[in-house]
Amino acid sequence: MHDILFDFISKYISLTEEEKEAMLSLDIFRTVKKGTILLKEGQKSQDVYFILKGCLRKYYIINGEEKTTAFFTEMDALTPHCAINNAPSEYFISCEENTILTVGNPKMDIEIFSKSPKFELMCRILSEETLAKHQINFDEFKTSSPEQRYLNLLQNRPDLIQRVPQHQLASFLGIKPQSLSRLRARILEKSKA
Amino acid sequence: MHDILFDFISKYISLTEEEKEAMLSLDIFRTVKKGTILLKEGQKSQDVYFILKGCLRKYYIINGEEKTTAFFTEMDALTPHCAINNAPSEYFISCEENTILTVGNPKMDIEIFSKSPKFELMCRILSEETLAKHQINFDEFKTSSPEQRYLNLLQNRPDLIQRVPQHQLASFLGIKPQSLSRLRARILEKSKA
DNA sequence: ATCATTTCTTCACTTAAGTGAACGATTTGA
DNA sequence: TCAAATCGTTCACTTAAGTGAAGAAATGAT
Repeated sequence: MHDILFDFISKYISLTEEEKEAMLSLDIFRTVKKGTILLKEGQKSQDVYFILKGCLRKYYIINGEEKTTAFFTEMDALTPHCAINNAPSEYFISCEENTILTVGNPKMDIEIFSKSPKFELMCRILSEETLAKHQINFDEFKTSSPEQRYLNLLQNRPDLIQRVPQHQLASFLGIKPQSLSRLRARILEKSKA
Repeated sequence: MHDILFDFISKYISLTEEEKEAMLSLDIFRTVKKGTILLKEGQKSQDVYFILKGCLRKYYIINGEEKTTAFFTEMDALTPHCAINNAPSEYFISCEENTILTVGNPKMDIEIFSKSPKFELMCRILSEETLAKHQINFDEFKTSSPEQRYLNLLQNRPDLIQRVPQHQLASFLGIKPQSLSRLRARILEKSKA
């Protein structure tokens, strides 16, 4: 389990054995059961996550309706907005599968950064990369119709379509479950013809 | 002009006079004429921008059609994707108003970071903040109808509606210019009733 | 194993966005 | 300054998404 994390880190910086030991001593690994709500609307939290195995979901409740805006799976980092601006969260984060993740917080960051400054380099690069990915994602979403978005998802994250319920997927695609049903039927119809 | 930049930086870190001098000696300020295309599809570039005054636009050309996905105005930073992954750009960046900006590149970053490590801290925080803002933005876009998105824009960036042509705005909202016209008429109709 | 709940699909109807065309109004530039 | 291009709006029509309801299928809990 630890190796998954260290393999990931090794893509950015190289750690000495002492540094690895130091990280492990922080006791950052957690297993979380499916159905657990890690963050609630209105709640404050400093926790940031990195997912080793499993799936988290971010959703809003708007007019009593769940609006799913993101799924986080293996090797995804999740820094809730409230951990940055220290304001109550506007959204929920729930655990959709039994999940193994690491939990971090600013205090740990400062401790780690002061011991090994290269972590700050990694965090900067990581967050620049994540930002870039996000922008591409956003652009793709904006420039596509719901049907194209579904087809893109089929290409880029086929696993999601298997592991996540349709109504959450629909919300994630910016449409209603009924529309997703229809759209899938439409695609099937086209592929037949 | 320099003060605008230093005021902005002072929100994150404090600079000595020597550090300010060092920055100015890098000759990073540029003025760019309206209509200039700063980055073309297929082009590689390492340049990153910070806008002091004016407006840049990011757009794709998909099936011969311009798709505007972002506007950048005062105090916005713009790091093109191609500057991060060193691949040809998938989009264009054009200058929509006569604009004053600073230009940076990785070589300068390394030079500055090694002289004053606190810049790395600023960049990390800045990119985390930008990421967080982006996510909120994306979430807002996903969870809204085109009409709500227009009303949100009216609230959050009213200047954009004035300074940018309608058809670019429509594309930015994910719809066609005709639909934006209609939608605006609809809103006007409602506000009368 | 059964019952209750949740999830997915289908249907008929409504609403809104896409499309292609037309028309002034504005802007641009030769 | 005048012609050409661009831009914004409107119209009629098409296509797709939203809505509310109903029922089948899958899931979970006891």
